[in-house]
Amino acid sequence: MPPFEHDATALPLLRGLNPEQLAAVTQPAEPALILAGAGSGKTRVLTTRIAWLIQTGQVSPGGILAVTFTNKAAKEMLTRLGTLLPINLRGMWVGTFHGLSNRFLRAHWKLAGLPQAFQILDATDSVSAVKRVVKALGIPEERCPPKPASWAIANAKEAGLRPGQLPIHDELSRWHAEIYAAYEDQCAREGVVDFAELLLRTVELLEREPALRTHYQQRFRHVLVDEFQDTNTLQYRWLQCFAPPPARGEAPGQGVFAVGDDDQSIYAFRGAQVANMADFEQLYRVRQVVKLERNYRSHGNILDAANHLIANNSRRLGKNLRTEAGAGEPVRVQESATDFAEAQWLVDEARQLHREGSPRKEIAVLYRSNAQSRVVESALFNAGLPYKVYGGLRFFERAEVKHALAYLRLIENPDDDTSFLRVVNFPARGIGARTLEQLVDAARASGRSLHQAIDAVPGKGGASLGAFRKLVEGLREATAGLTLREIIEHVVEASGLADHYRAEKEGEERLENLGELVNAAEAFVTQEGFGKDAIALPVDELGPAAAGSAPIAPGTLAAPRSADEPLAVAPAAPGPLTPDAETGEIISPLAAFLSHASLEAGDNQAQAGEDAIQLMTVHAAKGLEFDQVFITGLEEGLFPHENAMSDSDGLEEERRLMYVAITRARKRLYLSFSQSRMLHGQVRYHVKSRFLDELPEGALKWLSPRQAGFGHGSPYGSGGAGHWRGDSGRSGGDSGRREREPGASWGHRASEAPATPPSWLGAAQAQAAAASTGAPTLRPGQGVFHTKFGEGVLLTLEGSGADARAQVRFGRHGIKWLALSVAKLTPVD
DNA sequence: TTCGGGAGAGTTTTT
DNA sequence: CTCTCCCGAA
Repeated sequence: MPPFEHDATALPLLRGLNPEQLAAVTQPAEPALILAGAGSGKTRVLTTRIAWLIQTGQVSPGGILAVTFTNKAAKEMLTRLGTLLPINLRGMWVGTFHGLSNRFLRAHWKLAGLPQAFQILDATDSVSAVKRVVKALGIPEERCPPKPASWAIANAKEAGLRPGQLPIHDELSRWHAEIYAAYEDQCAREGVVDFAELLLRTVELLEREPALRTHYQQRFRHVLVDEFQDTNTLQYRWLQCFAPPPARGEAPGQGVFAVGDDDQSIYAFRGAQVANMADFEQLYRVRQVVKLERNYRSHGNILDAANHLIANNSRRLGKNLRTEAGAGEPVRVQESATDFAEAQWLVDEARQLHREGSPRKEIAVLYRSNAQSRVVESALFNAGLPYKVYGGLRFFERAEVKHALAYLRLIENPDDDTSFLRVVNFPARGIGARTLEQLVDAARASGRSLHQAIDAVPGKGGASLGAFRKLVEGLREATAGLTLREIIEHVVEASGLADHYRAEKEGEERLENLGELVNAAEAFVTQEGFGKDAIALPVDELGPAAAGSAPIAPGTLAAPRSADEPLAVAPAAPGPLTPDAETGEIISPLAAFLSHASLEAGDNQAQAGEDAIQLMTVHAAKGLEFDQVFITGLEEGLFPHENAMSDSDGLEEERRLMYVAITRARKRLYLSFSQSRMLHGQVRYHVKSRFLDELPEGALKWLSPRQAGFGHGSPYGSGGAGHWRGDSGRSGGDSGRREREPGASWGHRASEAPATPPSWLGAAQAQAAAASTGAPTLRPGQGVFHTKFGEGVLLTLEGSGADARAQVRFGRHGIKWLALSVAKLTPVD
């Protein structure tokens, strides 16, 4: 390593780092493993490390490879780097495993055996492709459903296996292997790759081409991996291609900087191997593992809870978070009789927090599974509190957007049968199942794509197909030379999509989304620096200029190779594309945008920055932090989830999940559970989660466990919660229960409420009614709940018996008169 | 082609 | 219960 001219640890860049962070950032250029606890400044360490390496002249930006799991993390890293270093970061490889693999394969498509314009299938596309394969092979779909088959293929690829290497133990696994093989052929014919294929191709190519491998290894002097605990087998192999473990008796050639937290490994269920961390330490002969245990996020009681909990896991690398922020508030625990009561309590609590000055976006409601959001949503909606649910359809997954993208993909690659089938008859143009069947048969018989087989279909159907082909060709011609924005606008109109949605009653939102697609494209062009003409994607150039601090002599690359094409990515450009003058790389903005659309599904529910309470699963919350966090549904069977409770691995993962949930909170943490819950249309009774028993009592405060408010509707005996009553006594019992200002909670403005109710709202509340039985005594001024209108306050009572009426002011529906013989009003408090 | 009934499933999920 | 998917009928 080059000696530094000055004290490299005294740079302004490093100011404010604690000793462990500083040690991590300034690790020598050799394999390093950083155990970075939650809230310990992991991203800061990662980015500062890169900036430090560059600033001290140890590497040029082109010599950096930094890989993450999500686009968000990659973007974040680039943004922070931009503020740390005022230099051009082009040439640096920062991205997701998939994004970087795509970049690699775009540069080496020929060597990788891919068509230049290869398209990327997302998970949904992949399932439909598998489905076609299953049909083609004549395998009974009901006995071998496409979805599991598609998963099996993805799993196999992520384990690094090709069809021939799959173990076969029964009929199903034999089918899966057959399907996998035929699926590969089909993908090759259509010029498409799925997500896992991006990585596997990259790995296989690098493993098979020593010269290429050496080139990249020499170029990337420093390789950094984020969230290392989440890597699967294939990703670990991928890493080893770019940064091989040091050979026996040799000094490490590269700096490999792996950052992870085994306690936050929550993706084992999809193939992540926590064991990769321990393996890495051995294989790469890491000299010293740096632990970042200073937490800058949470108060002491919250960290105590987290530490205590996770200590119950056996296989750990060992780490304990600590803070200097002081104990802070106790962790609050709440028991409710029903999920509905839990939601109601949560709403009250959240409203109070907001009144006390907390922004709503700093309040998060976390749950183990998506279904649990329902009750909370309806309670929030009726209370008029704005909220935002994360999860669900993302932008590029919306049907109308996928339709538009399918047309665009056909322009790029007419052989993409997945896209072909998606839009050949959408909008409807009289191409029915019969015609398509003929087309599929013809294509299969001749081993061609659907597009190529069109002429083989006779009669009227053939004519319609011909018209469709003309349409696509017309789109291609008409959009040649246009800007990306113009291309999309033209395609949306000329394909008939726009007219179709204009005619549809509820097509307005879809039209808006298509407009959004144009905006997304525009933003992409601006961000990625794409001009109006075809220009180069910043793919890797194999010339010395790009080799960073590890220049390679010209000619050294080509020599050991047996294939006949040159290594450099400079084939002559066919068609309308213009090769980039410098690199010879050819890619149109459209092609780049299509890759982008496949690799980045977009935000979940990005509404304009309204201040809203955040609802999400614990998984979705990983990496985020909030002032106040509610963890709901802490019940055996739910959290830990019943499917994971049987084996210790599953249970430990659930516990890590709980650990992640706890460590999201900065100032205040609420843990809540309910005696009963509506699940799959049935009331289920649960006991409180074992995780609650694994928390230090001294850090907890139980909030009124048997509040009068619940006794009313509780259909259960006095069992269940009795045994921990003592706890609440010890910690002060109900004394911590906040008083509510009378009447204040109803005074919210309608404008604060979310604009549209969820479509299921009415139905979801029928269940709430079921929760409250008994004969309520009503009096004016009292809080009441109505199954349809939600929470309100009782203003007037009139009449008696069958004529009894009540006037109620509801939070969101205004003042209403209700016949008590019909309306079910439940007192709430 | 579209609509509606019936069946089946119902942790977590990025790319 | 509630959503999705698939098939059959109009």
